[in-house]
Amino acid sequence: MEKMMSPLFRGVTEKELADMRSRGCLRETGCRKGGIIFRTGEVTNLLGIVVSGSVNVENIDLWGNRRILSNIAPGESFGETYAVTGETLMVDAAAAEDSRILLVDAAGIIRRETYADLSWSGKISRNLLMISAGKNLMLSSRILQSSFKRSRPRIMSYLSSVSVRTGSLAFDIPFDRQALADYLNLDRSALSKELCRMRDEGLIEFRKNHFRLLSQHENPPLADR
Amino acid sequence: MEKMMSPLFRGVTEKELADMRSRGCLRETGCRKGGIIFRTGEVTNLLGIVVSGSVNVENIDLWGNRRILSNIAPGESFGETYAVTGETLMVDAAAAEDSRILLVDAAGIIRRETYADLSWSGKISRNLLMISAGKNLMLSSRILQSSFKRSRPRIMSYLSSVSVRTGSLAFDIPFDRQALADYLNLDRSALSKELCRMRDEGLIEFRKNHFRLLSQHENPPLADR
DNA sequence: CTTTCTCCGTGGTTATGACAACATAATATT
DNA sequence: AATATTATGTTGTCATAACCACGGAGAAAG
Repeated sequence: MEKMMSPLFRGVTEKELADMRSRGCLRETGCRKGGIIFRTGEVTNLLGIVVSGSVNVENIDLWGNRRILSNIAPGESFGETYAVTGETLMVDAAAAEDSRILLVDAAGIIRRETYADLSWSGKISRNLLMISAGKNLMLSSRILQSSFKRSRPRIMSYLSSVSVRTGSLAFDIPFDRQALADYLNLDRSALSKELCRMRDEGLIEFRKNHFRLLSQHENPPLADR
Repeated sequence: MEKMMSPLFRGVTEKELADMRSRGCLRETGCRKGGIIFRTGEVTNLLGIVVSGSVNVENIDLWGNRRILSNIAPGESFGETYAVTGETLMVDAAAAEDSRILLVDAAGIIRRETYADLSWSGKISRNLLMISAGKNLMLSSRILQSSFKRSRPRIMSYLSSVSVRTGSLAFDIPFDRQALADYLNLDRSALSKELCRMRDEGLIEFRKNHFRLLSQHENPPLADR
């Protein structure tokens, strides 16, 4: 199998991975852009790990309004909460682009006694806890971000967080305008307006989904220092 | 010790509890209303369980604006995410009223090998995973709730969720107006206005922090059926 | 009983973002 | 190349919630 570097398998050996696979705990699948991997209202035993592409966790209400809760990048996982608790999903997991997904029988690993004494069972459970806790942090900071009442702070705090994550002032975001609006709880045209206003004020540059944050400290000429 | 019915101790025997206590993994403390149990910027090994009273998990920004992420009721826990990951807190945990708190050395239990072979270690870890997953669900639905763009749906969906949780159309909420506004990301006076509008339209009744949801199907007189 | 303080409602003003409708650009399809 | 389709920007109108300031009710403190 390819080098599957997900936190879920931290500390798990190749041999153990092969054992998991042979017991049917792992299954890889492909998904075209827009395809639904998990659907609202279902119950799932499976957790998904994005191998390539990316996945949006989103909620569509009765009127067709979409809210994007998170975008799952390669190496990250989704659905673990529902697999572990057995709750019915209140979100869809939809491929944001053509993707490959590794499905893991998390419920089986956690719940059934079948695997309890196997060497990898404890490791996976422990890793699941770390992943769950990490997602908790993500959701918490997401709540804080989206609690800004005006649009600009929401946009800025989102762009800043991507900048920090990538370690660069120039980066691509995984959303088009509509998706970004659905992620930030803004109207698309309002988002577009505000982005252009920020561009005109010299805060940012962008083209399509590529953004650059511009420093506000106008650097004095070197001779001045 | 009193009957400590927290999900963290599900399946843990009295004897095991006593063992945990004797090893210094448990400590109970009191906290006056407004007291800070965990503070933004700190790192903690501890998780808190509310024995009595209640705790707000909240963030105060540089300008003194407060956002309440959640209210922790008796039997529920807080801080487990930070104890498990070792991340620095981005929130305060503040007593919403005079409270008693049980502090548990979660980081020690998860990380140190010291307890690895003790009978209760695995149970606690497993319970922690369930608690973390449950909190994930809570945060997710919180995000969906606060994504409503207008104030009334936010208010209604909050009141409905409390109604569902308590199983009654009449209930007390754990917030005063300012706190409810900080929870729903609304201005206090705007919240007050909207609540009164909803009252005038016959949707709800309230006095202080007691609320009653009114059915909108005007029941026809019995004779008509 | 009086004073103080906190909590809550109210009114008025204003900024802002939702919404609808359209224009233009970019991309995909044939 | 021509056409359809999707993505993004633009404009204008309108409803709404933020904000500020105040007054009253009720609780707590003296």
